[in-house]
Amino acid sequence: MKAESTFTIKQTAKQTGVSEDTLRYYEKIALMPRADRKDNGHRVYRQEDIERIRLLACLKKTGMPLEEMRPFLEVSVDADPAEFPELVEQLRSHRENIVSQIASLQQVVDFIDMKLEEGKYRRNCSDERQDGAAESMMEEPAHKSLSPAERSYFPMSGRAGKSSD
Amino acid sequence: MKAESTFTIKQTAKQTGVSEDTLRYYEKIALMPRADRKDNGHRVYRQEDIERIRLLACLKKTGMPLEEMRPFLEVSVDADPAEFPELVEQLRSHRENIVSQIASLQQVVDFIDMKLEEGKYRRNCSDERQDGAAESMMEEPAHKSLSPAERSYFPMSGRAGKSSD
DNA sequence: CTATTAGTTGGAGTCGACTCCAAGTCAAGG
DNA sequence: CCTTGACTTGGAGTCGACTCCAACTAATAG
Repeated sequence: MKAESTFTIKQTAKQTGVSEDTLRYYEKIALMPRADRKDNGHRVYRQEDIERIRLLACLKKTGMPLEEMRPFLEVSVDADPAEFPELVEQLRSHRENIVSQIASLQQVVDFIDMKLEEGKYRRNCSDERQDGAAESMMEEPAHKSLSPAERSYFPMSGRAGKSSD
Repeated sequence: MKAESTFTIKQTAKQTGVSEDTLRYYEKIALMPRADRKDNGHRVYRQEDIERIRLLACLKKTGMPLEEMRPFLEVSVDADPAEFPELVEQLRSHRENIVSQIASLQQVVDFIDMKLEEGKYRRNCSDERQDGAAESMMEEPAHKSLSPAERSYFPMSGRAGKSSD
């Protein structure tokens, strides 16, 4: 029952896509708990560490500063968030941020789609679409109604506004 | 028809949420075209500049490095993307990035929701919810089916793994 | 005429997040 | 015993994105 597979720092880096240096750095700034060491002093990582690192990496992808990740680690470790009202508040407010970030991102996707569409219209026949990659997830952007206020973000000019000089 | 309202740098900063320093910085690194100056040398911004700044700000929210924003500005200015296949490719690939970023973000939202739910279960009665803010957009997270592979991101441990010392 | 306000410039400083390096340890191989 | 390889450490260096500063100018108010 204790077949707990463990990993070297190199394996861990490979698995998680986080560099060895960065792993040590995260430990240094206590974003990760001090990893156990083998007799020779080498770090050992277990599955739970890997998962924690993945969480960090995922949060980082969302642009969250490292310092703000701490509360997430706390809850992920303790798993009883209701005991720390401050933490819960932070989580809530982060949730808000993220939701609005998603909206921002969706806008950018829309913007790109629009530009791409525009291109298609202009040369809608013989466009040599040799794009091998980018086939999956390339369907509908799954629009979630953006607030109309937000919709006015982008310079759609160029459409009717070419006479702007 | 040429009531073109213009703005000072301060007004522009206020409108866009981008600081005056940053606006000058963006001009310095040519992320913005050199703004026109008044007789006294002060910058003047027009609506189209504001929109461009908003685009930058929006892209920045998505965590895009400034250098990578240039192609977006190009298309936004020229509006005929099909003429620049490289650009189109960049846009496509960025679209991919962003879509996967959205997935990451959605995962974090899920993670938070889960933790928040957990908290509710434990003290599902008398939780003194004095959160005045955070009322809008607080409903359903509008799940878009995450790929199952991605689903295995988070350390749900803490549930059964309290004996980890 | 001086003070204040709103801007200008070039350049220096800061901060977060790495990334790299030198010096050292340990285990295995020739 | 010496070398190679995988790791350790503390600390220095880098890079992107600002942010701040001193010195200056131009317009307005008292």
